[in-house]
This record gives sequence, structure tokens and C-alpha cells, in this order.
Amino acid sequence: MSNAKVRVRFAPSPTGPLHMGGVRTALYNYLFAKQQGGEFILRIEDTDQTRFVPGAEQYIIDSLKWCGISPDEGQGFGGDFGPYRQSERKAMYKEYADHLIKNGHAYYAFDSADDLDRVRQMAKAAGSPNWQYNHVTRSSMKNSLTLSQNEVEKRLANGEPYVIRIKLNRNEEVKFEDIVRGWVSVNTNNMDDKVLFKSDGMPTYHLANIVDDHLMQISHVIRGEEWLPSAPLHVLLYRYLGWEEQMPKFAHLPLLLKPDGNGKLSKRDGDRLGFPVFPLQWNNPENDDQFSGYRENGYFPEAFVNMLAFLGWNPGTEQEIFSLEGLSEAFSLEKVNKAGARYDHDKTKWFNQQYLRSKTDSELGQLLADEAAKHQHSLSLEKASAIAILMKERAYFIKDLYEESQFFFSRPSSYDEKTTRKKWNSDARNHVRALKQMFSELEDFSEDSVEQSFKSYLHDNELGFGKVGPGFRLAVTGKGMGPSMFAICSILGKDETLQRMDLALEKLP
RNA sequence: GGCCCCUUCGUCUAUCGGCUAGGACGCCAGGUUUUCAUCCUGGAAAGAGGAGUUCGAUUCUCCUAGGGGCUGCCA
Repeated sequence: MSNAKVRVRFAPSPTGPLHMGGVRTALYNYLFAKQQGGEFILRIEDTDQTRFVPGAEQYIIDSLKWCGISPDEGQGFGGDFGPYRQSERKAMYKEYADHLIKNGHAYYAFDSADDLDRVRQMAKAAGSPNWQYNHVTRSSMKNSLTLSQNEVEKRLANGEPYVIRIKLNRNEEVKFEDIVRGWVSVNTNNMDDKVLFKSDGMPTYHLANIVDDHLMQISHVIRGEEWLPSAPLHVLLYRYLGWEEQMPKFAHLPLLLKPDGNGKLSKRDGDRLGFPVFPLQWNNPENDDQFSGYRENGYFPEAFVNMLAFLGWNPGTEQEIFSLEGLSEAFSLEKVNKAGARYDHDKTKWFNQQYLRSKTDSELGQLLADEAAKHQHSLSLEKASAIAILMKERAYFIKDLYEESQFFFSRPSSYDEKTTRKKWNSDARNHVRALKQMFSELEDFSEDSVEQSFKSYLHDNELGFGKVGPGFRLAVTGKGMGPSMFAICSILGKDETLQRMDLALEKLP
């Protein structure tokens, strides 16, 4: 490995919200950078002005921040290699395209989009589905290879629209070593003369990405597998630009696949299958499109990140719960898998549950109190913590914690129908009445005290727990199941508990 | 269609020529629990197929099949 400083970039295009596959790419870049003591850079690839979506760039920045993987440098984060938006670097690219023309590795092409369309249609009709602008077809097109120099200069002087295409040699094997895949090799006969510079004066991704990576001194290009087919083209560009010695190392990541059926995870899968595919909720300002986000669905960013890290990578040990720091220590590109990873929503929920349980009681209490406040329930931190301790084993999300705790906040407005039918009878009614009498005489209404009192009642009357417990629970909480009744009573307090018992005696049949 | 990449339990994965193929999620059963949840124990569940290399292949090579990606003046 070279001794150059590690600098990696995440280079999304602001054409919409960043989906979880993109977040994972960003995460792997971040982890690698942190582990190597390098820098993680955010570059916005907005060379296609027709696909600009307002708010998308901010969404990307907000998403990275929420995940805790903020770039060290880049759009929105400052740095010495800016600007970090390709549209603002527009003026830089032409010189490199010109350089390629001068050294014979690129040429002007004057074919209009309509021309190309027509040729492709004709080729298709003739049974060839994939017409390419390449070393054989370029000789019958309008470009600086077929037109006289005079003609070319005239067209340029007249301001005729043109693009600049790379000129590929025929039958040349292009090889490079990918960190996750090993040697990859493609013959130029199977590649085409890609457009490097568009007629609107903007570079295409291919040119911009090489120029910027070089200028920004990027050491490793870590990106999705969908870029693998164009990697050889990029290698050639480094070569033709004279930068091959400083060419970054490549690592092409496996794709995230949809949980059902085939294909890569797409933005519509979430709504279809009932889980978010985006980190944050997205409301498209231009139409009514709305996509749910992990944040809004109550996921902890640590859980989301932990889950994502394991989709395509694992540390080789049996540890699965990792903090961000832990991940960056354990991470290695060599242990990234080659095959696509199918997203598993159950596993994601499990991760969230693990993180919920790992919170301290007071953290959980605070989160529960916050959640309750959203629903106009004011709750002391002390009480919230007590409830959280009791309820956390049955929650995946904070909102579960809140919803399952409803009976603490308000008296039963109804009673569980099944439990009423099965457990509420004249005996149950008598027990509740007797217990109420006993409890009313208790000075100490702590969990232990209530339990002791309750158990002495059972003992004195030679009753089993099952004879009295369910009716008691039903009376106080309206439910047929839940955590320890003694703890519940203690949290509710003596007055409230007694009043609820009264209420039940009045309302239940 | 062409090119490239990939292929271990349902899913995420471990194994870097010699294992009863391990773990996690989910699922099932039993136990603990007044109930539910938790927790504990156990269970079902896999190296696509075919050749070759080798004393020995999940592991290396090739072929086939299957899956995925790319195939735009999109990234």
C-alpha cells in the first residue's frame, strides 16, 4: 500500500433522497477513513442539470449527520479542495477534455441526439439490440476523425454543438485489481467511446469523477457494484491523463437486494413491503411523493448504522453489536462480501431492540417522557424511568414503550373482553373488594409491601395466584397481561390504585 | 442479445484443502413466569449441478445452470 494519506469520498448525485444503499456506501467510506486515520469527503455530483431536485443535497447532508458519519470535508463541511459541487467546478473540466483531444485520446463528435437515436433504432430493427459508438462505428459518424480538419474547425467556430468522446484502442485488455473482487479484466472491443464532455458544456460523470478524484487526491474509490462496468473506462482515463501512477485503488461494494423477488432494493419497495428504505422521511417538493424514514419510524441511528454495516460485511467474529467506533476499528475492505445482500427487516428491528435495551434506565425514562410529551402526557423523569424499567423487555421501539404503558397514564376506559369473559366472576369481584379493603390500610405502598399484603391474602384464604391475579390485573389495568402487578400498583400509587379498583367494581359486570 | 460480477440454512453470514459445516435473525418445542414479554434449554434448516486437480474438496480450475449489474450527451 502506498504511503499516501487515505482520502475517500462519497459522491452522490442530488437527484432525490439518499436511500439506504447509498448510506451504506457512505458508511463504508467513513469506516475505512476513520480506521486509516484518513479523511472522508462529500462531493456532490450534479453534472446533470436536468435531474436536479431541490432539497436533495440538504437531505444527503442531514442523513449523514443523523447517522453520525459526518464528512471531514466537502459540500457543507468546508475543506481545502473545494468547491465540492461539480456544477461549481464546471470551468475546470474543459481543459482536461482538450488535453485528451490534443494527445489523441479523445475527439469531437457532432452527431445530434436525434442522429444517435436514429442509428440505434436502425440497428435494433436490424436485430442488433446494442449499437455502440465505438472503434468501428465511429468511422461512419460525424466527428473529428471522419471530418476534415477544416470542416471541424469551421463547425467549432460556428458554435455548432458537439460532445467530446474518448477514443478507445481496439482489442486492448484493460485490467485493474479491485480490493473486494480481485482482478477484473475487460477488452476495449466490448466498450464504447463514452461521452466525456457534453454539449451543454458540462462533463459527464466519467470525466468529472476522474478529474475530481485526482485533484482531491482521493486514495481509494469505494462505491457500489453498479460502477464496476465503467471502472475500466476510468482506468483508461487515468492513463490517458497521465495520472496512472496516482490512480486510486478501487473497491466495488455488493448491492443491497430487495427482500422478496429479484433485483436491487428500490425506493418503492419500502411502501410495498412495509419498511423504510430511506434514513429520513422525504417529501418531494415537486410532486406528492412521500417516503418514510428510519428516523421518523423510531429507529436509533446506532441501530440503523449497525444493521447497515452488517449487510455485506462482517468482522469474522461472532460479535454483532458494534458502536460506530467499534465498527471503524473492526472494519476492513478485504472482509467485504462479493455477493449482493438481501435486506431483512426483522433483523433490523432486532438491532433496534438491542440498542433500546442497552440504554440506561434514566435514558429510557427521558425518551419515554419525551414520547409521552408528544401525546400531551406530562410525566416526571422518575416515574418515566420506573415505567421504562418495567416495560422495556417488551419493546422494540420507544413508541412501543409508550403505547404499552398507556394504562399508567389513564384509567381503563374499557376492559379486555376475553379476560373479562374468562376471569371476571363473582369470586373475582369479591377478591378485588377484599384486596381494596386491605390495601386501603397499607401505610407503605411500595412494591414489596403490596406484594406482601397480596400474598398474605392468598395465604389466609388458601388461594392460588391464578384465582386472584387475573381479576386484579383486569380491575387495575383493564388488561389480561403485563408486568408485575405489585410494581404497577406501586407506580400508580395507593390512591389511584384504590380508585381504579372502585371503578372496576362499578363498571365490570 | 452482448459484456462484467456473483452463488453456504428462508435471510445476514463463518470456514482462507482435512468440521459432527459454526453463529445471528426468523420459525418450532420444552422450561422459568399468576399472564404477556424477557430469559434458559433444545430442534428443524445450507456450501446450485457436473467434470477435473488432490491422499482428501464447501474451499483451487473449467463447464452448465441460476441470480445481479451495466449496456444514455444519467449518475
